[in-house]
Amino acid sequence: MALKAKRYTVTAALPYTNGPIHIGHLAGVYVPADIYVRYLRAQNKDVAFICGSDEHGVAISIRAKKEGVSPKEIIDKYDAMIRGSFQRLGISFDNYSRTSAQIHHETASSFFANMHADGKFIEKTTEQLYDPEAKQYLADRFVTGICPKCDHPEAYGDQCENCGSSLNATDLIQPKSTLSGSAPELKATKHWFLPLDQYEGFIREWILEGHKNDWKPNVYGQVKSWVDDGLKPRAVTRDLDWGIPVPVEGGEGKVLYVWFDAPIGYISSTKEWAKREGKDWKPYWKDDSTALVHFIGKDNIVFHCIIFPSILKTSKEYILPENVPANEFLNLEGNKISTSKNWAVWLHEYLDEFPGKEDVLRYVLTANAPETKDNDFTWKDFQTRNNSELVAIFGNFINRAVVLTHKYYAGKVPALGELLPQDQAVVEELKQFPSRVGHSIEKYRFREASQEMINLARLGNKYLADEEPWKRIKDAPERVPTIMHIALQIAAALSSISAPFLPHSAEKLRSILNISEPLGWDEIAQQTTLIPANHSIGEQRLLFEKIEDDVIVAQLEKLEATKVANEDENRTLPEQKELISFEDFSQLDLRVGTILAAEKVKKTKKLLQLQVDLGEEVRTIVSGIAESFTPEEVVGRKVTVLINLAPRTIRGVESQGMLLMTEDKNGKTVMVSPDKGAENGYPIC
RNA sequence: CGCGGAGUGGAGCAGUUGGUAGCUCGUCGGGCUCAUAACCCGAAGGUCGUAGGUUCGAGUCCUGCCUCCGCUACCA
Repeated sequence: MALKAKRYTVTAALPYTNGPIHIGHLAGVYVPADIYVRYLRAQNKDVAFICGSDEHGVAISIRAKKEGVSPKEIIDKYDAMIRGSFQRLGISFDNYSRTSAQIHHETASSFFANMHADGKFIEKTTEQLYDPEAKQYLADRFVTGICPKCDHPEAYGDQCENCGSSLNATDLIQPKSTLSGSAPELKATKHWFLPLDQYEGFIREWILEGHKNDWKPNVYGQVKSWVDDGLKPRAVTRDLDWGIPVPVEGGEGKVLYVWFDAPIGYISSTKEWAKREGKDWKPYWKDDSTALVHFIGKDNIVFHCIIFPSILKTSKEYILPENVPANEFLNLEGNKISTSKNWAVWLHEYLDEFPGKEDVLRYVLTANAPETKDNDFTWKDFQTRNNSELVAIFGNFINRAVVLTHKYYAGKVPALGELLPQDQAVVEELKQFPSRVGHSIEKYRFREASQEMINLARLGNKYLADEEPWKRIKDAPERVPTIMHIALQIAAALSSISAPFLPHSAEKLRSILNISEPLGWDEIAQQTTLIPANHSIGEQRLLFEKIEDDVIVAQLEKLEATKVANEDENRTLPEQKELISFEDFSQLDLRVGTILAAEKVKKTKKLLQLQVDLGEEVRTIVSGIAESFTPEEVVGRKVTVLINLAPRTIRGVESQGMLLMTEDKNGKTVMVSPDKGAENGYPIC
């Protein structure tokens, strides 16, 4: 096999501790990384499998403020949850650290200090908006104000949604902080920038020229688009109080930007591991004979392929990743997985609800992994893959072999006799599996690899079906020992070949076969006999269980229920607004109207362009109801129209009024319609 | 509208550098009965979104168009 490196440093993206782990994380990063690492270990490679919690960043400090607790409480809660569920699933990290650990603070600090000392940063002082009440600098999104271009009153700091122009927060007229509502002041603040533009040539040469063929197209394509756009200096520090303090003069009150410190967490975690194991961490990061592999999701490509390598490159000592096999995203039942919408299968819940089925989840996520494009996880597919692949093909083959061995030979492996051509063919094919599966794994094609593994069980089933030992025992009993011997060798091979994918089941299988130490893949590729004649196998047990429909239905109902519950929760009725006078009210000119015609506004999802009959005139009104109504069903409906609202052009169409609408709890728009008998154009008062 | 991804037999997906279209599930037929009603064999079913182009030859390269999905915007 073509594993050339002397040792491997394999990292899995650091999970962000503001929520639990869900199947999307697993399918994209942790399961493939674990398969890869377990495979390497099975080849007796020197591997460090490194991960940890990412515990800095503005999202955590905002969340802590909202919940009225300290950031530490947030990160402690999720760190414990995440590391516990990884362990139960069998993700075999050599070390799982956290970026709040002291060793990480030291490592990241010294990285920064060294780069600073070597002049790798540029310093820039800029004027930034500062919220004196909240006592913090405001990111662009946290500022609103009047757009200098179109006078829209609620433009964001980075962009005006009305005229579409992109803005600087400092351009806004009468800016307002969305945190406290107070008027922000301009304050000078100094930051350090990594001049990525200086590394453009390096990235171009290293990835665009050097890894054109061996990196995944999605990774290569994204890097290319970044580089082609031109890399720009990027701030490595922020004005925040949660994070690693900037360790140089002038850094008071500032922390390292989370994307700077997080990847360094891989190094800190490696150090932590080496210290505990009495090893030297340096070769794992600084020796050319080490292969560094980052497993990440597609959202992380730019950090792992451009920014972190540029940081590593500044020191000249560190090695660069050999590959960054980023996966796409996994959807759930057709919808995007969302933590905030609770649209997810949470790992800790799965583990509680499906005890002993850790491998089933691992398998399904591998067999349907989003390797080349976004994929969909459905419970139906979960059931099918379990029942027709794990149970019917893999588990059933093992069961057949074991039951027959107990029946005919009292649980002892019979001796191999003379090999007929068909036996020889199966034996030869069996020997190819280690390299077939290994080759796929080395190419990061885990889906393909998992199918090859199942094909090995298929080979076993076919062999039994072809040779029919249950018939031969009657008409040619001398054949049966050989047949069963070979079938058992296939079972034994499966106990090793399946181990990276299904570690718990592989162990169970070894115990069924009474194999104490895992078989080496080389052995499987070379030897005909893996468990010798007269070896006593263990008791027959089922490797996998069928999953019945009611279990799947329950999961679907649960998903639906949490979704609905969430919607309800998010739909608390707003409080009553301030009292207004009758004069205020009478300024609104509300009229009865009838929709005469409707068509979708091109290239929009939500907008309908309506012609509304208001008695003496017909007006064009653009309304955001296309997701709830088709143009056809809306024609002829009576509606309530606010006609003296200042006209506004939306998507190139001038809208001369507004329809009154409400929403039901599912977010579906409902019309507020006049009763029968109401006449077009008549005022509503 | 901008960016990204995708359109391959009923469903879900492979198709790596262009060379007669594959896999899993499902369906139908058959075999087998050791096995968790599981296993094995066979068949039906695709003009590879569409229109052009390059080529001896394109699912695979180029151009236009259509549709879908995600992010983003629009919701007066």
